[in-house]
Amino acid sequence: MNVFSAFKVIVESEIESLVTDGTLPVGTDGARVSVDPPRDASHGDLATNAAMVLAKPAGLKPRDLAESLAERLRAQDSVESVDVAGPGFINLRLSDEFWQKLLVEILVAGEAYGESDMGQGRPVNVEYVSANPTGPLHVGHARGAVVGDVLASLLAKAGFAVTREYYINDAGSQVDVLARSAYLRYREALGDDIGEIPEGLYPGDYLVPVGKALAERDGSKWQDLDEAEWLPEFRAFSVAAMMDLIRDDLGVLNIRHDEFSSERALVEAGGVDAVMQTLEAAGLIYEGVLEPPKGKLPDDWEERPQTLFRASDFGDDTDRPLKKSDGSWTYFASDLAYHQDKYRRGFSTLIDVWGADHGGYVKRVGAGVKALTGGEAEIDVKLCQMVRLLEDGEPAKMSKRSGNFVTLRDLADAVGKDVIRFIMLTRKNDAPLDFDLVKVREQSRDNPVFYVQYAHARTHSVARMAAEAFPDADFGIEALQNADLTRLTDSDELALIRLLAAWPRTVEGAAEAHEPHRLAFYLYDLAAAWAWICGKARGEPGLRFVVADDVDVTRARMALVLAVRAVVASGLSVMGVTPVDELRE
RNA sequence: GCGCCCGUAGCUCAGCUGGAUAGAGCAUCGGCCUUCUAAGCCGAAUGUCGCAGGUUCGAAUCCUGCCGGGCGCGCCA
Repeated sequence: MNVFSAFKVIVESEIESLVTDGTLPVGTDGARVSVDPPRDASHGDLATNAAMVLAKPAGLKPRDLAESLAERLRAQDSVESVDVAGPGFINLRLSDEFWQKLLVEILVAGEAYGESDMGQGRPVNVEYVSANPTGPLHVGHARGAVVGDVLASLLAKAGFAVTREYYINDAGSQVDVLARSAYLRYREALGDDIGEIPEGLYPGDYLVPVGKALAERDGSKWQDLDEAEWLPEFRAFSVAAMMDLIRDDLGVLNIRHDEFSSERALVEAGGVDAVMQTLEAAGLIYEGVLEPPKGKLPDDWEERPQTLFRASDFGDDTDRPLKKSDGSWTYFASDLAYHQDKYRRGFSTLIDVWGADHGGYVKRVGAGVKALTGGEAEIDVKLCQMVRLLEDGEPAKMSKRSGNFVTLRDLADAVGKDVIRFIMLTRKNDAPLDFDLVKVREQSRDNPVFYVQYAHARTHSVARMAAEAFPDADFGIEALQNADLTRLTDSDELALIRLLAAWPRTVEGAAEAHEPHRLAFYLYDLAAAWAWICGKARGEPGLRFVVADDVDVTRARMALVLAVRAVVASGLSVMGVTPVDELRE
């Protein structure tokens, strides 16, 4: 249960009552009413702006209306007190008993705590990575991969029916380059001296096994043929090989897509023709001449009529070409077809995760989606900014085994999957991210991966101590649900429960905003609150979780400890990070 | 020239879709190891939220215009 949305329902029903008894006019619109945690915990547990939002249209003074509403809210069971403050905030304080009982709910839910039916099973398509199938993934791809994957898990947790999708750009000229590069490696495997890899082809040694495999399978059958004869076969074979490579790379991060959509297959199935018909019928295509691009004018710019899509009717800056001069479709044309295809497969919420260098493309695709779906579908493009690899503050000098970039695999070998997954979420996607290979291995408070893992490990450590102190007691989840939770009376214990109770709200808010990084920040805050409680008992031994002569208070506190563990585990599981039970050198 | 993103403490960044006295970490200064991990905890200090207008009961948040930084602009993908 999300405490805040639960109380919003209560506030709304009390507003209804005020309409019924004539305090508020009929037709009062509660859309802007919200129930939030107050900024300052001393104000209470929940705050609502209802009176401030509703007073003006009703011709009332905010504080008067707040008093009327407060009076009604005081009658609620779990409400301890209600205050009206400032310009008309209504602050609610809930009873200790309410929070103590909430712990049971967390223990029962376990790792599933925070799941929500907000999405009501609505389908969402999250497309991420979609790197060109021309080589291994690099560090930049890793960020998009994690952001997309965790966003997908987050949406699933919030009750959406999520499809994780990878768009394979296997129709452009870059895959012809790939095929030619592979052909060279094929000849090399047959014993030809290929010398230096020519400019314009892919030099990476990851194509060596591809050439070798083709030589083993087909022998010299392609060796003396013209390019036109071998190109299609080499293209198909090497794209498949690259996709295997990419899937392996993603597997290192434990990322798996549900759908791999091939651009080539889409084009061959007539997807682009279909989308052109749709646009043609809607009168959104015309032959015209575009202004030359501003800034640096390309060397080979020539003004000529083109087939254009009226993107500017849908919020784009200019209309966009659909055909190249050789008559083939532009990338944009097949991308339109692809997004229409997603819509036709039943998705009206589309999320694309791209690198920031594609930023100039967002409006264009947005315009296309609007035009093709009559505004029925929404697309949200998450742009991921650069990842800067550092070593102790200096630009990293990692080995670069495959071409001139650091691969995802190099990074995973250096720091591991869990560190990559966590660190990639320690910034919002549209801010650049510094990834410090030294810092992420430090065991200190300014390394969030460690700090959160340490919190989880420490709950296990406490449980071991409790078991040692009371060998006959049962501190299992089920037994703890029946613990006497009224023994949890310390203000910091109750504050910790309140923070745990904010987890479902965090999940829903992050899912709504498509912002997976919020999970990492919440977990860090939770780890800090937990560390505080652990440290506090050092000064006040009576507050220890394990109290040697009092099994009942120990049991109550173990319920709190296991609830902390459940929420940390819940969060890490959405992030795809494996929680550790122990953390020692 | 145009578009997108960013600008918050000395540094790196959060800020819950417009709420109350703007928060963390690092760095600085000070305190805490006879028992649940000192790999840690606590306290102190630190701000014209880039600037100027506007909308609002209320703006770091929304709008407009500037300033500064990043990314991008083409029949590439």
